[in-house]
Amino acid sequence: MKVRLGYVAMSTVVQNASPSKTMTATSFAKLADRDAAIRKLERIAADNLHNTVRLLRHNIAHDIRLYRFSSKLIPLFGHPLLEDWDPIAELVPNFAEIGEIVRAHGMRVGFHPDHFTVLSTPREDVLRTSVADLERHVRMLDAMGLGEAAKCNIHIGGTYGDKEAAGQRFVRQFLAMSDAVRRRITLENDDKTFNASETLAICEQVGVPMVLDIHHDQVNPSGETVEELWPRILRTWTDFSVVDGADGMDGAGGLPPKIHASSPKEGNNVRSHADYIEPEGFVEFLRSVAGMTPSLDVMIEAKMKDGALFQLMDDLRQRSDVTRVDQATFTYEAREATP
DNA sequence: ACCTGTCAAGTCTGG
DNA sequence: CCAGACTTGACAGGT
Repeated sequence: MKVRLGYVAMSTVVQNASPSKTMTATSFAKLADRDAAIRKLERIAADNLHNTVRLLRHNIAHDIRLYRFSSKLIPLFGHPLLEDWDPIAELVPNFAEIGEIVRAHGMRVGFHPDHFTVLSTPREDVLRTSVADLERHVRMLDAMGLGEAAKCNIHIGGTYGDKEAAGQRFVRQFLAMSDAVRRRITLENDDKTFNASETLAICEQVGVPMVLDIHHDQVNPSGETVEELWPRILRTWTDFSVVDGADGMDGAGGLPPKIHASSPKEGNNVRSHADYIEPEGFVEFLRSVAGMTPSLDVMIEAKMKDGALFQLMDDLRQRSDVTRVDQATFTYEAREATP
């Protein structure tokens, strides 16, 4: 099984390269010259996009071909104070530069809109802002010139005391969105509400791929093991995704499956992310799916970001079942330990 | 240069 | 019904 590792948004290795610089709504509102304030926002956005380019170059230099963009690339985009402001046209060259690098190197990229984007909500206003948020993310991917292999990953959302009703509401509200948005979505199992089998059932119902978060599955188990669920999860990728220009992976039959890996932080709060990845639990997962999975993409969700990715590769180097391909890719073959 | 408190968002819980 | 917790990176304002 070929395994590629990636990380989220910012680097702990490259300094002063934040792709998420912002301005608070409060301080924006205090500025007397609104035009100047908007120019400042656009300047910050251009800096964030430039830092994204720097991070992509860093990724290429270290063979990292999996990356999640910051959802805060454009500060206050979509905020009620800035309803008349649409900065994307202005920034198309900046977005296009990012897309060119992604395509030239066969990188797999995407977004993960914040938890405030929730399609299971019973509130009309929350649904409206959630759909608008997804549309903004899709417009940014379009501005990059990336095809539908570049996805926006979200959760099902809250349960509001009735998970069954919330799930049905999610399905109805999801299907009411445009095709263009729906084809850009993946769904992830949650650490509190919709577990892996519940999320999978909804993925199958609405026809989108499922991102399995193995830490969330441990914190919020579904009663079915990963081995039991994995064949169906794989099928969501072969049936509901297409390989296009934004993807450099081999083989037909859709995108390779993507998972999220993190380790719980020491202490009371089992849900928060540790600085690094514990290799034992991670390899245990690889072993359980290796026989069914030719290639797998893994987003490392750890406080130390790419630093945790490099540490994990170092930890794996000694193992007899791991063969290092490059700095962020290896092959895993389940084999019996020699006696 | 560094430290502390504040900011954003939606949901959920406790009172 | 309302205040606070949750989460996270970064701002904002102080020294």
